[in-house]
Amino acid sequence: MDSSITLVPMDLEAKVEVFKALADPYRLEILEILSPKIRCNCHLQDQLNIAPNLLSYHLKVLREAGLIEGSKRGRWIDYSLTSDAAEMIAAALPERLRP
Amino acid sequence: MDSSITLVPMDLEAKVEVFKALADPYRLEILEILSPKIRCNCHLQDQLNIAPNLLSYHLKVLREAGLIEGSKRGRWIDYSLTSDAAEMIAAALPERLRP
DNA sequence: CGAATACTTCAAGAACTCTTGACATGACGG
DNA sequence: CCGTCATGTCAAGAGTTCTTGAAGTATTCG
Repeated sequence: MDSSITLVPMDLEAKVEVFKALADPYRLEILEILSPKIRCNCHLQDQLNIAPNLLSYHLKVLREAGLIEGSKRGRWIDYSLTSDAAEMIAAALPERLRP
Repeated sequence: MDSSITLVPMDLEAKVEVFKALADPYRLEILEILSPKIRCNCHLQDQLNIAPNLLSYHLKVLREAGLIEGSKRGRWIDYSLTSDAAEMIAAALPERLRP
């Protein structure tokens, strides 16, 4: 019933890490692809048309920033946005810039 | 009367530019200082304790990303967030990540 | 005017990030 | 098992971005 969200405070370096993760065209596309749906790594690769090791690198940056998580399914890994990705971004933004 | 906002579409490179601008500790601090108030360049300099030419460089990055604007007042420049900074950030974020 | 102040620009180097190719791991299927 | 497929790691180089110091432009003040 309370629509205002209490944001967990983040330190400056953690905020910067979130925006660095967002500041790359491949990574932004990955997040856009994952935005509506969980997708396996292989699907991302088809969509982005990128070397597998490069995709792996960008997924790692997003994982380390806490924005996505992977879950293993046999030979594949399904990636999805983390449940608190949106909240982290909100917490990283200066107050007046939170949409 | 309509609380939902219609976001202006941005191309990928423009989105990346916004996040690159946010992805630096000095620039994030500048935005936090400007978040409640318009402040002159000199005030930012006292708060950040940074070389004047370096501050100038970071302000330029933020200006070019469209997040802040400066208005000259004699020898000083007052900086403030642009009126559409928050909207630009929202438009740059993948749908499910908009806070 | 000339000095001082507020800020910007430039060029060079340091530091970081991205991309590549080569190799490693681990799961499944034959 | 052995090969293959999906993915990951590593090291080196290319490319960007940040930082520094020195010089440049405006504006005010004496």
